[in-house]
Amino acid sequence: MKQALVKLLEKSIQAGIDKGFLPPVAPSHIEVELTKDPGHGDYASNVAMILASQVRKNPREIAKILSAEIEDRDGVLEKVEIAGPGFLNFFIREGGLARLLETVDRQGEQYGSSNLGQGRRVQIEFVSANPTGPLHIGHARGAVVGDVMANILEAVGYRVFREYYINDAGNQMNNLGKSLLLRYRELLGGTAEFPEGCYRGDYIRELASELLKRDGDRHLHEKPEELIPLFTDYAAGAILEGIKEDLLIFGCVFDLYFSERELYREDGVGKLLRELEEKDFVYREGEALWFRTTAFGDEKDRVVVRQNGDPTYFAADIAYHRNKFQRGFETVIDIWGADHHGYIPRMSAAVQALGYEKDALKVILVQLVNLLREGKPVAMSTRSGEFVTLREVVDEVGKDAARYNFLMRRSDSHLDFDLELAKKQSSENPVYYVQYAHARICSILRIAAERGHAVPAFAGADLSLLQLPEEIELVKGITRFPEVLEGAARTLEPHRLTFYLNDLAALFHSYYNKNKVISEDGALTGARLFLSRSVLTILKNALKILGVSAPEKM
RNA sequence: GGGCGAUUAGCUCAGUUGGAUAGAGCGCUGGUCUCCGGAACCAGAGGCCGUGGGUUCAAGUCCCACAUCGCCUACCA
Repeated sequence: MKQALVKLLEKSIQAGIDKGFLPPVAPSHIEVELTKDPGHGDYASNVAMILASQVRKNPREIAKILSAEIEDRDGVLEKVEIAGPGFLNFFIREGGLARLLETVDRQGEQYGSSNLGQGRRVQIEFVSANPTGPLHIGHARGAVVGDVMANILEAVGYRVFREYYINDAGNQMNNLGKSLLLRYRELLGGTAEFPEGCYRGDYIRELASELLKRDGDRHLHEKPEELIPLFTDYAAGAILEGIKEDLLIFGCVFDLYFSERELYREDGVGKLLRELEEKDFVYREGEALWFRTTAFGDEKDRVVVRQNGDPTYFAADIAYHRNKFQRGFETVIDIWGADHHGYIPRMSAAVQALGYEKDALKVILVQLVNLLREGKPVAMSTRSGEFVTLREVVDEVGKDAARYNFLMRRSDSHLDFDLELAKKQSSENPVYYVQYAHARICSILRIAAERGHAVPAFAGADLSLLQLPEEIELVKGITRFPEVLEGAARTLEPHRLTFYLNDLAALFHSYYNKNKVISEDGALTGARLFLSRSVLTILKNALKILGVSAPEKM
């Protein structure tokens, strides 16, 4: 419909030019939008005002010319009005909008999908928590944002690859091994003094007793130098398995867990550094090797090889990102904690230095989650190992409520997550609001079938009977779905989907409370069932993208 | 000190990239069940969009300055 109106406008502009009413002009693009106020018609365009500065005429005058030149051959328009400073308001003929439901009926589960991405390959890296401890609540938000973003991109036609970068190299890993060894010795009667940087969470203690059960005390007699790597591998392996399991339960499935160690094993970092040296992107100063990131907009150059000869985390990360592009991804999306925002210019600089477009790397920042219980903050401290794990949250409030709640804000704004609220089965909990609408429609369809009303086929439904303002609003809401998905994909803002769903559910709840879907009037019942099932299709499709279940009964 | 981000209803936040009378949830006040699901709905009160300038037909949205708050500012990862 929107496209059709844009075409009509394009033609009318051309006609205006041909007849000499307008100088030869070409607006960059013609905007047609659904109106918020029924008094403004169904669709509106601001072209006349956009053209005003070029044409050097009063916008209302231009609008007048355009509306006179509109040739509505298919007869979809009731009328076109000029309003306000120069808006063109389109009123669609009665029943014209409802015909848009045909697409929903025809596409079913595919409705909302598009080919915006044209099959282009996108890699999306998220969570990527160090395997030094279980995932906690902070990781959960990044996991949902990444997973849903990936689903959205898939829906609009991208080929998406989901990846988790395992930070399994570096000092922290040694500290992990050391921590496990200390706990292991402690179990055998030793005393544990934890140096700086060690992990003292209970999960280490559990790993130690499992190891003791498996191997007995034989490690006690081996040399510490040989022991640490062994303990490190054991701990990292076990923790990573736990992470994968937690993510699976949370509904996040990855195509690849990419190991940093693997990167070193195949000399990815070494190759990268040699290449940077050849291209003169690095220089030596004070025994360290520096990357000229300032050449690409960073505020200072960054060290890639330390004085002691070890590459920095940044060096490995550059090598990893190059690896991504070498695998043929056109766009690479990283999801980071917002506290890493200062890292963006340097990574962007590196990507550009490697010869890729600046836009090829996109970063979504995810702000902190304030975990609350009954409005009061839950104390957490990573260092002491006291934190609420992702697993605990999912066990307590459920996957659906957790996932939905994490998408109730823009990802880059702070989010309060209240455990008690997320468990409540009430209107305070938005996930139920949407799921309830879904269950309610299922129930209506069930009862209708019992009473002998089947949902008619499109050809057999008289949708022109859908004339109530609420019905028109519902139809408009339904037709917005593909645009919402595309907008979320374009801006990388998954929260748009939850806001849209709340709106649509509200429209339906309101409609339901005011009107009977099933009545004595067979034709009207058929039309309303058709409309209701269209809403159901959207709810189902959208919830699937969110990774939230769509229950038929609650 | 420098950089980034924020500031919208009592609270928590949206605001579709510059459009018409700024929205939602919670909270508050008062209503709706002879009924297809009350986990729902309806009505009402509540606003100097941090402050001051600028850009234009049009600014919550773009530019500049200031104020307040948060984050970053490692040869850690």
